[in-house]
Amino acid sequence: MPKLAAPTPAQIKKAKAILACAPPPQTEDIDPRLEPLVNDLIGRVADKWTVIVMEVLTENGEMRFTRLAEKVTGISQKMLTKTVRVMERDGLLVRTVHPVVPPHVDYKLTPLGLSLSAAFCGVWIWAAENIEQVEKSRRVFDKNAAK
Amino acid sequence: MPKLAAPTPAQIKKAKAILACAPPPQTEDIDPRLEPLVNDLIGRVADKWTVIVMEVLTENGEMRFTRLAEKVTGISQKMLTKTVRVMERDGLLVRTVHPVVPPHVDYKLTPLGLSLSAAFCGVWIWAAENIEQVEKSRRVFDKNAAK
DNA sequence: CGGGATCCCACTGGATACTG
DNA sequence: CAGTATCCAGTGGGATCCCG
Repeated sequence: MPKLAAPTPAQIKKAKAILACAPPPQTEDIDPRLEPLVNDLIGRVADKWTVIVMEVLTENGEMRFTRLAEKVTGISQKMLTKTVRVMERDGLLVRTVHPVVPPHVDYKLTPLGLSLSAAFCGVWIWAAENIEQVEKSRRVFDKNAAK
Repeated sequence: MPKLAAPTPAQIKKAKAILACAPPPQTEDIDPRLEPLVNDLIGRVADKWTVIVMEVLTENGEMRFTRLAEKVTGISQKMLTKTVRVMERDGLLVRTVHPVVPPHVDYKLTPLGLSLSAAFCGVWIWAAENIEQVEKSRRVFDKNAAK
């Protein structure tokens, strides 16, 4: 870990789309009226806990609430509940309640969620590759600020 | 817009790295001790305003504070100040202060910031492509919740 | 017993006014 | 113009309670 998302066909397709976006010297615009909506969606999805929950679910497949809470280090159970609710609403995961005693709820990414997870693949790579450089920047910045 | 990041050499390199991550049937692990650190970095960088500021700066190059504030729709000046400070600390952008009488401060992504912006390229594509499906999911969810 | 709803509190983010 | 300072509403965390 971060184990990169298990490469499903959907991920491969996505990755190719990602590659396709870079080489051309120019990119095509999107309907301008869509812009604020896309911005909002990015804002929604570029959320710390959402990204980490996605990563954990991509790696482990279907998981129960408590397992999820163990893996998503540092999250409170309240935030986890809220995060998975919103993700469910957005169609990123499905929540399956088994009416047994003790309760048993499974969380699993949908194809849409998997595709978003794949889209984040590049960000995981970036983080793994550049963590040292970021920490170095921080040390320099803090040293200058201290004086 | 979202105009995809202007494709710099760094972005092309990144995009290829992204593509490289998907096709292999298995992915290599990273030093496990690094995992929480990478998680933290993702959490830091997967921030609504950070992502949008990066996008705007990628699209427009060097920008002044007020111009930035105009383009980053919905942000408060306080959050913008804080966001660019943290981004500067992390080495994602440089802040150039010109000591003139109306103050003049320019913000510009560093190569590190540009590489992160490129890494987010896939997420922008995903958002543009799937916005309809997300909104549909929300309508269905809200309808079911209402009953 | 696990999932999650509630209460309380600290902190964050937004709006506004003010300064170098 | 580019912040900083102030005030206030809303959000997130911790602990607790509850229901199946």
